[in-house]
Order: sequence, then C-alpha cells, then structure tokens
Amino acid sequence: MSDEETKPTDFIREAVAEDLRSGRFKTVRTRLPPEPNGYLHIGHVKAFMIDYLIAKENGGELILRFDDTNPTREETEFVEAIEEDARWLGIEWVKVTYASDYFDELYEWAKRLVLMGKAYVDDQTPEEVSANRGTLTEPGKNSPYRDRDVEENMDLLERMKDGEFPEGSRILRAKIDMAHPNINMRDPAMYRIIHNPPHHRTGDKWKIYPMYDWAHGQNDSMEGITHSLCSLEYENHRPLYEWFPEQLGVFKPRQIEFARLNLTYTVMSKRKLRRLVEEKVVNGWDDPRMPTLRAMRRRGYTSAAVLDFIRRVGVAKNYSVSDVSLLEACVREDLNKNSPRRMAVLKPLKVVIDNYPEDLVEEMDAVNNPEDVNAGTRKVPFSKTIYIEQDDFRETPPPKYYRLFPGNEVRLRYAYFIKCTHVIKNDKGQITEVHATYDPSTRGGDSADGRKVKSTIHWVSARHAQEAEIRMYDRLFTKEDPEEGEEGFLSCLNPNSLEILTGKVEPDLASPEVGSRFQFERLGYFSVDSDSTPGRPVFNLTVNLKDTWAKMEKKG
RNA sequence: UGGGGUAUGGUGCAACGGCAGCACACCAGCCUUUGGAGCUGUGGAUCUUGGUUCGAAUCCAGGUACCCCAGCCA
Repeated sequence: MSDEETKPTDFIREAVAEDLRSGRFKTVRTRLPPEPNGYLHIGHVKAFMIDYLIAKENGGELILRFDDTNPTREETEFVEAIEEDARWLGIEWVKVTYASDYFDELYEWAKRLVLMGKAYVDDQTPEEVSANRGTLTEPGKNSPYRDRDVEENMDLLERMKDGEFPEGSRILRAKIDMAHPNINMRDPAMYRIIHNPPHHRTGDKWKIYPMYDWAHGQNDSMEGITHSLCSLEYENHRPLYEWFPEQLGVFKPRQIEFARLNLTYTVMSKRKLRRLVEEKVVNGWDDPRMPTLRAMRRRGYTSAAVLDFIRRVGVAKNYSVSDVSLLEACVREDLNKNSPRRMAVLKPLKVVIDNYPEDLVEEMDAVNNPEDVNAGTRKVPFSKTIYIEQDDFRETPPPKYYRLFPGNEVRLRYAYFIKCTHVIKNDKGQITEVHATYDPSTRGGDSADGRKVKSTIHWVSARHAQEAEIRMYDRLFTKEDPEEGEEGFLSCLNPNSLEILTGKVEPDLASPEVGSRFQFERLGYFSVDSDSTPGRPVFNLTVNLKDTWAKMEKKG
C-alpha cells in the first residue's frame, strides 16, 4: 500500500456516517451477496471491499450471504471457490448464510402479504404477463386474476408450493400498481414455480422459488442489514426494495447504489467470460489472461496490489471504465519492493568470450533486491559461453541503441565488460554466435580506469543454465472496449495474448516453489506456475517492466 | 415520446459558495551496474445557455449528451 493511511471517503461512507449520527441506525451491518454461479472477478472486488471496509471502519460486521434463489443456475462448487477467493483478499465475515436458509420465513411473510390483500396468484401465461406489463411509455393492464379473494390466493399459493401446478403456469405477484411509471412496481413477481433441478441445499423441498426482489430485500431485513450496497442497475429497484418491508412493518435497511468497476481491454460479464472458456479462447477460468481472481492469482498478482488498485479507483456514481494500466502500476509497485531478482534469458543468443579461459567458472556476487537491503546476495556462475537476449544484440544498431553490437562494449551485469568482435552466421545468414572479448580488470562490473559503458545487459552461463518454459501474456483484446469490435468482443481478440518461450534461467531456479515470484532483470515480474515439474519450471509473466527503449524504438 | 441516474485533464477520483487538486497515463530532464526503480519538471479539465452572488465545478432555471429499466435472471 502506498502513502499514508488516508481514510478514503466517498458518498456512501458519508451517508453511512450520517445515518449513525442521526440515529437512523445504531450499528453498521453489511452483506456480501454473491450468486454462486460463477467465479469472482476483479469487478466483484470493488463491491466486496466497499461492503467489507465500510462495516469494518464503523466497527460493524459483514455477513457473507449466498444468493441461491434459482436452482437452475447455481452450483455448490462455486460456494467454496467464492469463499476461497474472498479469503485471499483478506475479507472477514461474521457468518456465512444462504438465501435458502430463509425460505420458510420468507414464505410466511409472503402469506402475510396475501392475507393483507397485497399479493395474489396470477394464472396468466408468461406471455400474457409480459404483454400486460405495458411499455416504458404506456401503463400496463391489470391481470384478470388480480382481484381474487384471499382464501383462493392462499389455497393456490399453498398448492403452488406443494408442486401441484406445472412450471410457468402461475406466479405470486405483489399487488402494487400496473400503471406505475417504474416498471418494477407493476405487480412484480415474488415466486415462480420450479420443479427441477433440485436446489443445491434444500433439495426437492420447494417447488416455488423467490425472485431476487422479494428474497434479497427481505433477507436483508431478517439479518438486520443496515446498508445494502449494490450497483447502479438496482437504483430502479429501490422503491420496491422499500415497499415490501414497509407493508410488512419489518426492519427497513437502506439501499445505496454505486458504479460498478469496468476495466479497459477486458470483459467482465459472466456470460462473456464463460464464452471465452467454452470456446477455448483461454485455457479455463484460471487462465492468467482472465480477469477472475483465480487467474490473477495464478498470474502472480498479489492481493495487496489488487486491493491497492481498488482503493485508488475510488467509489462514485459515474459510469466509468478504469485503465488497466493503473492495475499494472499497482502490481509493479508492490512487486518492485518485494520480489527477488534473477537473470533470465527469454530468447537466447549465444555469446562466446574468446579470451576467457576454456574451463574456468567464476562465482559472481549478485544483489537479490536493490530495493531491499535485507534480501542479501547470491552467487551466479559465469563461464566462457553465455546466453544473452536476442534483443540485446544488433549487427547494425539503430540510433540510440546502447546495447551490444560489433565494436561496442557493454557490461554484463555483476560480471565483466565485454566488447563484441564479430559474429558467425549459418548458411541462411542468421546469426548463430556472437564473439566477444572481456576485460579481466572489470570483474564485478566496475572498470579500474573509470571507463564507462552505456548499457548493462543480463546473461546466463550456458553450461549452468536451467531451461524453463516462459509464458508471456498480453492483453486479451486489442481494443480498450472489446465491445467496439465489429462482431462483438470475440472479433477483437489479441492473437498474441499468449506466447510460449523456452528460456534460460539461473541454475537456482530449477525447482522453485509454485506461486513464488521473481523479477527477471530488465524484463518483468514472473511467477512460478502450477504446471511446473521438478527440473522443468514454468513461469508466467505477471507484468512487464516499463521498457523505455521499446517505446523509443516504436516511435522511431 | 415514461421513470430512475450521471456529466471535472486521455483515464479514474477529489474540491461540499472562496487560488480546480491527487493518482495512473503522456511529455521533457536528472540519476542509474536493470533503458528497471527513484527524483525533478511541463502540458492539458469543470457538458451548454442563462440567472443568483463581491465570488459558482458547487446554488437556481432551461437545454444537451450518455447510462439503466418492459425476465417467471440476479
């Protein structure tokens, strides 16, 4: 986390503080309401942190409540995954509940509404219900079943619950106002009939399931949630959110809406993410190119960096799209301070140092992390033949190119100055070997005579090099807003979002711990992938280092 | 053409009637055994038209643009 602990403030925090001051609420209790039908992504983190931090900052509590009101969509496998991801973020909750825990009580409340004449069973077909809802500019029409008497409604509702009627044949609706300008108030559905599949927790006990508007708000009330914080799209639902508890005379939580997180160069909806997985654009939900938390974790992002990003993005009601480069900046900032450095050559080019003794091996001292003196040093073996990065050599250098080229002298990091003498090519004209001479008086990288070089490059001793698979990731899409693609988001996929290389890394990286992170000097941050096997490590590019030269070269 | 919202540099967020600021991005320079990191600096914004006021991003009125809503999804 950067800078001093300035308490972020925003319109929600101000509203909550005001509610406490005015006595509207005495404590703060919030809830995390995920639907267990998918994996958490970066967009959820914003919502989660708002709920969690606002409770925490006010000495209140957070309840993790799974919104499992629709057995046709939800699966129990996601419950665990969501908890795991939320824990990774450091979120703490006082208890885990399920909307389905309250099905009995909720049903009792529905019957109260029926008894009050505020809800009725409607026998219209789904098509009729839709047709009679009216339009945005025209009022709806009352259902012919709207004025059924209470006894009949109670009887029908009970039989709906017991499974006497087929799916889609009837619903329970609140009786509000079919002419209401807010469509959500035109007698919204409270219960629909669902026979199959069985619910992941209540099995086949229920044949009717509550709709979101009915369940969510009443669950909030039952749990004593004071502030129900949600995204902007629920603004239109607030009148209904307030109507139910008002009729019932029960505790009334306050709903406040904020703008959800959007990110450039990515998509966030479950539907689109699922398509990426199902159409094998990516290799699963934890493919490091996905915006899911498991993917970001696998890629090497730290939770601290993700949280820092969320903090910096702030909270407001503007529709907004945050720049993914801010996320990357947060990741770099964290990893720069905390990850040990190593040398790795991604695209190897062989360099033979002609005046270096044939069999000599020297152990060079290398600093583990210049940002952290406590990280210490290590020994790196050096020998006559080494690998350097192909990018670090040019036979004919462009202007401002400081790296190795014939006649030029550079520093091998922590080793020696070398000067390129000539190159050897194969019959296709490709360079197969670069030859150089070294200056023995520059051991460690400092010249005795005060001579300067303009460039320092990284290297790995050929004899000692550990081979490694390196997965280079880039943005999944070529457009800031993938939706801009002519035929939707799948039409602007970045064909180079994954490049797999076989590189050479320092020998101590033969069997690194899965999940551990390193900075490969001058390249970027990498984390050890779970696909690694002993002696064959696999590294994921977490985020590259800023590359000033690449930028200059691009501009020309 | 109903209802609900939102408009501040490229992006995101502040400023709550009193000098429009911060971060990222961008650009220039310094420094450097990572062309990394770090440091310094430049440029650039209040949707519009009126009104109130000594003074308006902020208050008022009228426009404009954009977002959300017509699931028995959440």
